[in-house]
Amino acid sequence: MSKEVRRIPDATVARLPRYHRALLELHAAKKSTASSEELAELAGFNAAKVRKDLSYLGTYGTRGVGYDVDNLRRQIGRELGLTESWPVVIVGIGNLGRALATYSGFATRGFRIAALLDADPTKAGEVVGSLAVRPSSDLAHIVAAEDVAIGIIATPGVAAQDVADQLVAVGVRSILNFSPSVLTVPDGVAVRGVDLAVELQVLSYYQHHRDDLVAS
Amino acid sequence: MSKEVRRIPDATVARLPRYHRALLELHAAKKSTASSEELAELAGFNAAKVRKDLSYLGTYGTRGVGYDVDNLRRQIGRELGLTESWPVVIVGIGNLGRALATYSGFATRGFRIAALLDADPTKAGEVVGSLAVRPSSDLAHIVAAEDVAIGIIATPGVAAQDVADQLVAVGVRSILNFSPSVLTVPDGVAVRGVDLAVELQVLSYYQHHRDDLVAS
DNA sequence: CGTTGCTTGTGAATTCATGCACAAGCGGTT
DNA sequence: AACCGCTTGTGCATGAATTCACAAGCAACG
Repeated sequence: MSKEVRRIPDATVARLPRYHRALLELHAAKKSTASSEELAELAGFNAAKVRKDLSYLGTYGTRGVGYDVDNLRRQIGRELGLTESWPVVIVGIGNLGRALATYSGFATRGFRIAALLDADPTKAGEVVGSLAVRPSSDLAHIVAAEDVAIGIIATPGVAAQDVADQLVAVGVRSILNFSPSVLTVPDGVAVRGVDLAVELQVLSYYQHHRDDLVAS
Repeated sequence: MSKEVRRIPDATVARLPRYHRALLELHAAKKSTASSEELAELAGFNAAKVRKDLSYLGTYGTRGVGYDVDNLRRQIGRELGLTESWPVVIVGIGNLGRALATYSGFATRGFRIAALLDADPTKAGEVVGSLAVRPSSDLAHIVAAEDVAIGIIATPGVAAQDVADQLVAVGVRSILNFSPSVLTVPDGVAVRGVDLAVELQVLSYYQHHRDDLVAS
């Protein structure tokens, strides 16, 4: 039955995108090979970790030489499922939604904005970036027509669970949640959350305890 | 010498803000006590983890009853250093910087935007939210005058390291980096990065491998 | 005042992640 | 064809985080 599933640790999965990006930089710099040391420097980890992480993907390095930049990038891209542009919808076109809609990093790194949606009907028709905002009622139609698999929630916290329910209902199975709310979703739906204030509060902790830590 | 430093694990520190927020919700809902079970539900973890995490702070629960909502929130706030509003500067007032500048979550959760800065002099004077954008050359003055400890970088990747160097030079020791670049900073400076595309790519991985995982 | 029901706090076991250290192996050079 | 310098891939040890499971302890009630 189970045919040799290569299981990649979560911690490694979370680092693969950074390697992918580092390899894009190396490609742009016309470097054809890179050592684990160089990759570590660019991605912000250490060389041992880089090698262990990459070893989960297979054997793509050459001893004495390093990794082939283009090939490794392709392999990581394949593993991440970035072989074609995933269509994503952004729900909630406030200040943050607008910023996400015009963020060029999505386009260059494997994603295509399929639609912008907002519950407020007065926003419908407004053009953000190169897309017009559409009413939430269009969600089902858009997801079906464009085979959207990923939804981004950029609404205020109170609306987030509603939006998540709608996304799940129309078949979206991966959600990136920028609201501070914790979402409840059925099994089989993946959620990642980015809470801007949480990140600042963690920094605040280390700032606040800097002196304790030094005197360990 | 070392006077009994309570060392809180990094993983726990990263969760404290979520407990803090959950307790804000409970407070708003006029609940005076909460069990680890309820907190787990609201924060999105499990009860055992909640209890272990909170135990690092001290003994603030009551067996048979739960935790006092207001007191626990105060304790976590104190631990996170949120007793007063930290002033932060935002550098890079593009779409993302604008969104951050107007994000109400910062104000309500312990932070105060002290200034908005942009390297582009034509942006100076433009009003975003309730603040006027100022030129980067004002950075040193602002940081000194307002005792700014935290900087947010919302520039494109190519400018990020420059900005980080400037922030460090004027004494900022905690940086939240929204650019996709990896920053190099001296010891003693804390950096956290949020790369929007990275989060999407991680989702892409799990979406792509959903079927493998089920057949484990 | 003893008993009952509930919930915390925490040792101990387990799982997961990191880092070290070195044999294995490739390419270039003599 | 043997050697040399360099870098990978990985077994092993260490460390961190999670989860389990239960004694300890509080409050309410009869």
